[in-house]
Amino acid sequence: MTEQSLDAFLDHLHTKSPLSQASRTALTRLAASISIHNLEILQPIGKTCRNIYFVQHGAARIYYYKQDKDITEYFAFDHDIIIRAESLFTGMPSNKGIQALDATSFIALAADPLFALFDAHRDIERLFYKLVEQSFVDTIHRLENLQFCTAEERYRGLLNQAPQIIQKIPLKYIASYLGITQVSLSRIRSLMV
Amino acid sequence: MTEQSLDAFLDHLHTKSPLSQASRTALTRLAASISIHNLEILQPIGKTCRNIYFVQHGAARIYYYKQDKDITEYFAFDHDIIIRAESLFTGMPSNKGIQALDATSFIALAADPLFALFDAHRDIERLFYKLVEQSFVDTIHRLENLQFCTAEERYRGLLNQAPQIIQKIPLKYIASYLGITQVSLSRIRSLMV
DNA sequence: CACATTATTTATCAAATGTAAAAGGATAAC
DNA sequence: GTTATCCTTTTACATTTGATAAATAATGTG
Repeated sequence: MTEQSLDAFLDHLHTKSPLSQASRTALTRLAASISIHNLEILQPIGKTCRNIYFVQHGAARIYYYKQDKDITEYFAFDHDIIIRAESLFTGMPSNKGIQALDATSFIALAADPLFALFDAHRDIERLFYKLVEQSFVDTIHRLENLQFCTAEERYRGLLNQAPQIIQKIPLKYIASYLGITQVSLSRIRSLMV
Repeated sequence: MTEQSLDAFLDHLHTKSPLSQASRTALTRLAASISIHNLEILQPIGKTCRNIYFVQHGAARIYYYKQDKDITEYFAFDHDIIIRAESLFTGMPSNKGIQALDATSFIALAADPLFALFDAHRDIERLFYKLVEQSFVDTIHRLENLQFCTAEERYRGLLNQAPQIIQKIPLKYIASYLGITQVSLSRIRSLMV
């Protein structure tokens, strides 16, 4: 990873919650960069989540299988965080995996060394929980969305919120993210203006 | 509030994340007890969420209106936390309210004084984020549930997870929590063994 | 207890979505 | 360029769910 791209990443984090120079240095020591190809698996299903990832450039998804059906739970684009929180916070193996949906570079922070910094670097702890808060709020909004919006409303909402999604992401992944089949999504698209 | 019930509450919190005696004392000074009747509103729709509540004894729900339809987003029973996180963490007014579904006593912690304790009482900050983590994980599980389980599966899941719910909570609230109409829930129940 | 109110169930029909299979399109591999 | 593979759309039909209204049951109030 170039110094420069890591600096840009830390600048981005700094906008979420302020980081001291010492904390930046500590995070620099921890951060690793990983680049993988389109469709390659960053984390396989079944492993306990012990990393916090950020998409540096590209696209990725969290996915799992329900009765042989491939379901996308989350999309991440440039700068987005990727954590399988239900595994990271419980220590249980995750039934979810992480897959690139494009040639993608990630920044990885190993969870245990990161958590070990919390005692000495309170700003890092606060940054981390600021990111968790944001993910939590996003998840609540998705829940409301699934609870009482129609499939078409959900699709329109997604287009609105992440217009780039339609350019790069195969529809089959989008359909399961919206909680519908691809046939149904295709139908909705054909009926939309 | 009796000393005893507050102590029991703090003991409960302590099992989530350890609290020093000094932190228990600080929380004791903050904690208020509120008792309201069945169906009474604890927090109205439209106010920004500046409190963290716990159900001491009883039942409550978070609800909102979507196109005049009353939707239950969350149920809380004894010991459960109630926060409208999307308001608490963003400072935006909440479009959700909190209502008792039984004669219910709550413990209330005002958010700002609570957050002000974080600097001096790191264990309180960590406890709070432990509770947030748990709520986040619960929300992720509900999301998975809504994303690709049938209405009947969701109903069975809820019965399994919170059997007491069926005793005290009117079906109309349960239906919207599951993302279906009461008619549909009634139909599902009649077809179940 | 009788009444009014609210909650739940049932019935009917319409709309939305799922399933399966086939037909086109696009893309990648050779 | 041709073939093979994967992705998307379309079609037909079955199932689920929603909307509305009416009937029944349960609850609260005087």
